Amino acid sequence: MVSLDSDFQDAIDVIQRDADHLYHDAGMKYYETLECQPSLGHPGITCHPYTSLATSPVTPGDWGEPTSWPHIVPDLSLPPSVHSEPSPFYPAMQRHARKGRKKLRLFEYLHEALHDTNMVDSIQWTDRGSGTFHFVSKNKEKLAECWGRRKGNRKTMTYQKMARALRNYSRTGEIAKVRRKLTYQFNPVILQRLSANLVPPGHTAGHMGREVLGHHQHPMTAEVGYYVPPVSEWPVWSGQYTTYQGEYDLATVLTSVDGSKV
DNA sequence: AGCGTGGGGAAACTAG
DNA sequence: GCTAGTTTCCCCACGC
Repeated sequence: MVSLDSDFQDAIDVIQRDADHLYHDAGMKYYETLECQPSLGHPGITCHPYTSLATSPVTPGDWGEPTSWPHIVPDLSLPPSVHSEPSPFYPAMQRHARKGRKKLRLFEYLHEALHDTNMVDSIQWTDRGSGTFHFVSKNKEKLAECWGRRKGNRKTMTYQKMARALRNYSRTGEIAKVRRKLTYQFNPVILQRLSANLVPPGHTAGHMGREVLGHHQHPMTAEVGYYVPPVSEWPVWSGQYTTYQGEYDLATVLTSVDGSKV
């Protein structure tokens, strides 16, 4: 992350105040959902909360093959968190989860996985700044299986099924499909929210702020505490992809939010 | 043609 | 019982 500290402090204060107001009753259920069940795990599959976040921004245009991106591998200098401790990650989400939306959302899990070095062979940032990420073809099923186990699904989750769920996000605008193999993109506001909630111990939160939680409050999303703009209103995103016009299916995105064709 | 991937309809399932 | 959010199944399209 870039140095956003002072700007972010206000934002996180607002976020946390809001979260405290909405979800004052204590509970750890959400955090429990973030934990993977190692007993269920295949030996080769790890899925535990990541422990620290490296600051390795990837410049737009640095899109390479979905093979190896060592420069964006999160720092794993700290050991996995002890499960008896409250999660240092998604603190606001924990509070958020205490009331109402308790279930772990797929996009939240994906964001978490993007910061988990153990999952770097399955899912990686393509352009972290714009929230673009891709699945690694070779190991995408591993991530899907991990997701399925975390959700406690009866059957094994596959990439196909997980991708189906991701396509549903195109309708809600939370994640858009990028016209590039196995590549998707977070809605910038969702990304900000997730990033703001991913606060490593001792760090301050990111740019998510009043302008997001306050000014843009939208009736449709008021209940969840944040505003999810339609994909057509993704300013950072659209700007950063000007050099990728051939890559991105803008028409698809623009028609995905409310179902109306552009 | 085969395969991998993407897209979507529709019904089922689960938790809140 | 209702709803949101998937999950599951299925079929089809497309590009390599």
